[in-house]
Amino acid sequence: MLDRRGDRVVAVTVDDDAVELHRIDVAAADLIEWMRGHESREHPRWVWSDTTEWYPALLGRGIRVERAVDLRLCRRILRSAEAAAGSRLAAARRDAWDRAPIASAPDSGTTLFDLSAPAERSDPLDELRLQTEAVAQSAQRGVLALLLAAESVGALTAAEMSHAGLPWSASRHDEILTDLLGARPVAGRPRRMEELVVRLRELLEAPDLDPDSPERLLRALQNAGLPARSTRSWELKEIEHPVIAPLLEYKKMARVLTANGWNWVDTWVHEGRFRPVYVVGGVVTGRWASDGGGALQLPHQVRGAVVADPGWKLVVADAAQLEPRVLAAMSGDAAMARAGRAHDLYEGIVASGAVADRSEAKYGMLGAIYGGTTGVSGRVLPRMRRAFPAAMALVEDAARAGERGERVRTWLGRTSPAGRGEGYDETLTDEARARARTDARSWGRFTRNFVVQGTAAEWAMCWMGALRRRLWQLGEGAPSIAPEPFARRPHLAFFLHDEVVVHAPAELADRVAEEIRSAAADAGRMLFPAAPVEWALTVAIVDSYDRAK
DNA sequence: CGATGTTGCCAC
DNA sequence: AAACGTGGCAACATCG
Repeated sequence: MLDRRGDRVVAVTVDDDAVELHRIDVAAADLIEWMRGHESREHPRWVWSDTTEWYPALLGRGIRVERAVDLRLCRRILRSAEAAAGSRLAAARRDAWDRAPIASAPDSGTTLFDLSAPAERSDPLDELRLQTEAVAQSAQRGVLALLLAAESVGALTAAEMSHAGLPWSASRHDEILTDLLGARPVAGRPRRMEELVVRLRELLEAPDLDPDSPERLLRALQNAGLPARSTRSWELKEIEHPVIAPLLEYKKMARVLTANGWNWVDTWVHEGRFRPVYVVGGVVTGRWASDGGGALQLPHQVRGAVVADPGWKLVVADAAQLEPRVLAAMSGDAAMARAGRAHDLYEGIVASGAVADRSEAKYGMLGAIYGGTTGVSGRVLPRMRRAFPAAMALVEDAARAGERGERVRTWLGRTSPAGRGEGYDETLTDEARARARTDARSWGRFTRNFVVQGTAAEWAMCWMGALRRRLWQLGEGAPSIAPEPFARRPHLAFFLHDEVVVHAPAELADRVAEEIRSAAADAGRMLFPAAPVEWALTVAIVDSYDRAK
């Protein structure tokens, strides 16, 4: 357990019950070499306040650690977990440990200890003890411990991916943009967009139309006699008029230009790498969020700019229909597990006879998970309920619990925030009662989705943790070029909820693909040892990201 | 002029 | 297929 105290670091060796065995004091300046020695000899399980605070600088000095507990992340999970509700930790007052992570730019450099204002926190050893005790006393200690381990290894992986970066060809990106929009303008719009604006102005007889302003665009559409109620693309698509096609084309271009155009490359791509900042556990459900660069929204249009280094490949893997499979495993729904024997679970549902075609299966399934009530998903719901009673009961129970104001849990025990249920209050007006009911339903859709999305995030975290270890072993023997731990080794380069991109030396790509499949099986066994669910993957070995699937 | 709210669209 | 879950982000509009 490492604790920074000014220009010194206290290192305490503790046992599994967080009892102190040994303590030394290291000068911050010597810490790197001290840690390097311990890491190479014994792969200790480091314990530190916050991976975002410690790890980027260590990676910058060439230190990759096998294991590390992230106290801040673990506290957040435990504080809200119902399974640890009776603990001293749950009862403790809010303090600095509950605060947001210390922001760290990726590769913020090699300065480990000159952050001017470290957060005031209690002794991390006290915090570790509180957490250890909370887990030990819980009736759910097995799954909680797995959740904390998965979250902590996720934090390591996130920092490593930011460090390694996603290989990005700025010149290829420029070609994509130039093909689509015209050459990069010095000022104003690219040529092809400007041409479209001229056409839009003619077609709408609005000589000073600015299509970038939704308000003015809407007025121009209405002045031209179109029945537009907003400028949303999916609404405009319903209107028959010669201006619609070029307008939709313009909106597509404008989106690419503003979100992932030349300015984006200038800001986010350096030395051939895009280095996003991942926010581990940044979403209530436990999914990751990202901070800056829109890493989790990379449009398919620009993925062609993600190009492996010469002599390297990208191995891209996607967990096929992960959420339905997770639901099948959680609920023990044998019929749904059987449908998942098909590589495509939706085709499996069609084959089961429950629905007529793949699109009905897909929207019925998504409707069940999201709480859809209208359209196709509403229509096939009764048939889904008959065909997959256990799975449907699980999500509908979660929805009703949310409507009553109760909290719900993922498979590993992450607990949803407290919501307000629909309390009956006869003093309310009819209108207020109706609103309360609408709010309760809406919260029920959230809790319905929480259990599945959150458990899928846990599966993905276990998958990635297992894969991280396997990739490191696969790279053993490769001469490492200090201070770059991943310079010669296959490594994770990108993660997107249920999808990973590994950057790998070409001669190892086939073995990487095998490890990805083995890691998925590992994750399935970790979470659902007995479930007869297949964890289907789509794996592609490619030179650029757009060639996958 | 910056802060805040709204709109619309990208990802899963 | 309609507008049902989780997010981030850029641009425009408005406010103080």
